[in-house]
Amino acid sequence: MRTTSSDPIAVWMGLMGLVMDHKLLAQGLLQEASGMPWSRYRALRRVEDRGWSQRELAEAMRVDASAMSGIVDDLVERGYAERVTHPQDARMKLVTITESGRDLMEHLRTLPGVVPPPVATLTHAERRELARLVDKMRAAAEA
Amino acid sequence: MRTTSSDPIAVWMGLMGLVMDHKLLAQGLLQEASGMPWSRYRALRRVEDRGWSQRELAEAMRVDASAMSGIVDDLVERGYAERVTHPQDARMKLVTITESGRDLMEHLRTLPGVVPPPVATLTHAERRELARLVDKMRAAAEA
DNA sequence: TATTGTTATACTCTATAACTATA
DNA sequence: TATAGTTATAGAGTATAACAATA
Repeated sequence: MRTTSSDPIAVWMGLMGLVMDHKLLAQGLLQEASGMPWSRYRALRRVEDRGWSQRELAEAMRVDASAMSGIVDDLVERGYAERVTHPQDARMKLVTITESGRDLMEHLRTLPGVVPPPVATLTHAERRELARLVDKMRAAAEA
Repeated sequence: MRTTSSDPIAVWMGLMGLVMDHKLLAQGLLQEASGMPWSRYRALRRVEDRGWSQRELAEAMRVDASAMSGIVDDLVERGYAERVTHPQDARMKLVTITESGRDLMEHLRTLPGVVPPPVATLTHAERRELARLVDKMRAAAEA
């Protein structure tokens, strides 16, 4: 039974390990279920709700615009997303999800291990406390 | 002011963002300070205390043995680590840190931003609570 | 035979720089 | 001029497979 001490470095390592391990697991499951690399899932998840410009997507994913082009190219080739010129500003491309893309996301949600993440095993009160701590750390990190 | 809701997915995304952002920041600072990629730092940090076999290192870093060879190659070339045949089992190579490697790690510790991580901004009680939550999530993730 | 490590190769992810098209 | 996106290229990180050396 692992016990993380309250030493800042130890706590941070525990946190990184938790996040990285889950990401590795999710990546593996995604690859198995869809043959798709992780970056595609990250992008597709965002365009589920509404159309995003590639610029918006790139900023949200903290990825360069050139990398974003490749990711969207691939999603379009796979038939999970569409890329259309923005009606108001022809410089922009709007990325939207297709029916096939929705089906895929729906399917992925049924896979155990990816969603819910480890956080879901906490109680509601614990999640609220964790959210508060994350907010505090983010605020400090951004300052 | 960002406020993470207690929805499991939202909390998890906040946690991932925090970890990934800090990793990006640390990577940049490391590159600037030493010209070294992140994987070298990860390995060097582990061999600070004692010699590790490459197999041990690979498992701890969750990296393939072939990738580990390249990482150690580079650390040896830079003069931060040494690779010697294990005295008891000639199949193994023991990776140890050099004086130059110790100096580098000592220097990196003085850089603001890398260490201490965001966790250090929490109070002692908050860190203990965070450590408890991380342990609980890890236990669930491993089950 | 099993284990440790190496080499060759390939794929993912990312950024930089130079480019095109549009505002 | 400034912004959105594309293309070419390069470096980091990783895994797979075939291999050599040692147990």
